[in-house]
Amino acid sequence: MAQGQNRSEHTHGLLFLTDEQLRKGIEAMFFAYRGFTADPDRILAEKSYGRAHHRALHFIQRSPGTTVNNLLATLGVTKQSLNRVLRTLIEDGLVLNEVGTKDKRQRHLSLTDAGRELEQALSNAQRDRMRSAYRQAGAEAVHGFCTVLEAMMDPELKKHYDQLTGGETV
Amino acid sequence: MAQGQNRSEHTHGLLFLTDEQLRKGIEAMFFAYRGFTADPDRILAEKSYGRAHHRALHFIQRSPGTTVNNLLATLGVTKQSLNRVLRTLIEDGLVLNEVGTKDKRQRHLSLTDAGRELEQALSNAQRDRMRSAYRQAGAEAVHGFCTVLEAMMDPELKKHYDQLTGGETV
DNA sequence: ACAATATGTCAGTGTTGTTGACATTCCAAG
DNA sequence: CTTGGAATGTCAACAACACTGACATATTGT
Repeated sequence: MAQGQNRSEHTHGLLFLTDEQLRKGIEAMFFAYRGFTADPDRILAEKSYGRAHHRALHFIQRSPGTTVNNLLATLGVTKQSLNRVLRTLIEDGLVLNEVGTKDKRQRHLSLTDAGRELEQALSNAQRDRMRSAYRQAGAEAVHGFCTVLEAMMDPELKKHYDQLTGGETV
Repeated sequence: MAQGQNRSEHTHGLLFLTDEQLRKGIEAMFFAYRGFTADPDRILAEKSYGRAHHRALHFIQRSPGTTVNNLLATLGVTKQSLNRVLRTLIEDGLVLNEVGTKDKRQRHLSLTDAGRELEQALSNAQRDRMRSAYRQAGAEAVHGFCTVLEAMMDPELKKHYDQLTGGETV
């Protein structure tokens, strides 16, 4: 609506996408992702954790009581890889690991107070940048941003995303 | 820009920038980035290259004749890290390394025919997914997508992005 | 002549991913 | 009740890719 120039490509609803435009989107993803991770990375470096720890904390916070298998599928890594990270978080008292009541094979993961504190610090840093970007870009742009990102996901990963977010687009 | 009023978001639930919406954007970035890299990764695995090789090929293709220092700044890694990748690409005959004419300290990097071929294969795979996502989302969404991504970049990185893309938004 | 620049290289380290193998515990079906 | 499979944890080895620090070489500019 508020889009000044309607190019002829847009009139038919079918976009004519030049390689140049696509390449630009690719580079935007590359550079933006570095910004996306830069702020939490600084905090993590102080505590000698890495991005993998951040991701685990994030998704445990997002689904408290989740099982290891569920987290594994969400993160898309091997159990050995996740276990290494999870072990340090449990040892450091940031994550709780409780035997399932219904199925005692399962372990339910949740954050301790200390875990919530770190997760909050990381999330706040990341959200600050997102908020600033959203405000610069405007509500409509944000809607488009999420729409394109969702269309880029693998269907398998999109399922996890929809499950977490409830499916509605911002 | 077209953002209307400040709707005092945090007081009511139904607003522009709730933590929930920001968190959703964060997760969208996470899941989308995996999709973004999935297709080239498959090709790279066959040739036993990694993402670092892809990035180098991409930006050399984008700026043929670029210098090592320039590429270093664009990629944002150390010279030791880049050199490891660059050396294998040169040895494998994908990248040319030519002594500068004006300044003989500099090395100008460019792709050989074989390098262009691999870069094309990687780019095509990545562009196919971008194209599909763009088409699903529509022109307006694509515009918003790029706008938000650009607002997320660190200013330092944004300079490189603008230099490569010419500055105009898609 | 000398300092700074651009590049290349060696060695070591850390995070995060992988595969393969194996043990334990527990649920569920025959 | 036994047995197969699922969920989890762990050990070992390995690879990609980032980092730091140190050092070498050629070249440029003052």
